[in-house]
Amino acid sequence: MMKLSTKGRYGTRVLLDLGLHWGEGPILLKDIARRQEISLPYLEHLIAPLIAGGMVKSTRGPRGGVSLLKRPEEIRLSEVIQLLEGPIAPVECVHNPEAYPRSPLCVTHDIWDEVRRAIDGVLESTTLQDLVDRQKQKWNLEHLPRHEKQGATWEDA
Amino acid sequence: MMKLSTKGRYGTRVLLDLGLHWGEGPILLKDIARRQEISLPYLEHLIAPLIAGGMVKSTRGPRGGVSLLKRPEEIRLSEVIQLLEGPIAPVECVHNPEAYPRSPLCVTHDIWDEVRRAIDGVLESTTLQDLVDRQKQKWNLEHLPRHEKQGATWEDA
DNA sequence: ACTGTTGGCGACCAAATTGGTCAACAATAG
DNA sequence: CTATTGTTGACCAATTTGGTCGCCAACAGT
Repeated sequence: MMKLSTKGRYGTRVLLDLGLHWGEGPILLKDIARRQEISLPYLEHLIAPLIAGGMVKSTRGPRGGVSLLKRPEEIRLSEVIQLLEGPIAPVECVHNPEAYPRSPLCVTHDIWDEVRRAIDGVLESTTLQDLVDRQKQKWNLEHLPRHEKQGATWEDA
Repeated sequence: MMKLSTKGRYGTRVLLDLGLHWGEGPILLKDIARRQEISLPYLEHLIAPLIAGGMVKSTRGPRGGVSLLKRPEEIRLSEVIQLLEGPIAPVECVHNPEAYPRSPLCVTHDIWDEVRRAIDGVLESTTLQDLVDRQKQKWNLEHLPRHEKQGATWEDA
């Protein structure tokens, strides 16, 4: 239960990758796919909602690729997850109040909404830049300057 | 994403129902099914993990039914969800650290763990008695003494 | 011991979601 | 015009979800 699908997980990693390469112009999907160990065909689908949501810009043709449309510090994780996975709510009626006119009478509803706010609190207060900073810090702590390396942000989460 | 399945939602309502009838001896599954609008065959499956987890006791035969094995104030929502839906974690590697030896190196892991803790904080601090109290209070505010009524805790969450 | 009541459990099922692949198409730099 | 790169939609297998059904186990009352 309460699992993030690969959409959310992979998508976050894709944006982290773009954040780490911020300012370098369009990044090839192929390179992102290799670094993040996501199949290219699947990545193409992952990137679509990010483009539709105005978070990422794409350029076709030679020297094309994708790049962030906003600065990393302007991108909140809550927006990312919202785009990739839809509304963050443990149950339907929390997000969809009109459809359930009697939900104010139900206590379980209140609890699920508290849970939703707790989740949202974390995601709302974390920006892509935070992730980038943390990642760089981790690499520094290891005394491994992986930022230069290509296969940099492999991981399982 | 991040949706609670019906297992968690229905199960919570089942326990709330048992909490509201605390002290009345075994409650018929049939009655719970009617009040909570859950099909009896499905309810039987919902109740199984609660019994296995030692939260609920069942009595077969005439005058049988199910009843809480612990007092409502001793039952935390976190235990309930744990039993019904398994570990609360937005991604696998947060709950399963050994399987992912490199996860400490990955920043997204850290964030998902923060989310997990946020969720857990809410569920850990809420007991079944809290739900019961809130439900009774809601009924009082409506000036409708529904506690006597049978179809008491219908809702959509 | 028999009988009716009530829960336990496993088989089975349809629909939705997840996690992809593949092939054809569109845009663009050189 | 061509090679490169992203876009889109069709398609697919596996898993999860949300159940139903039928038979079995246990127990109270007689």
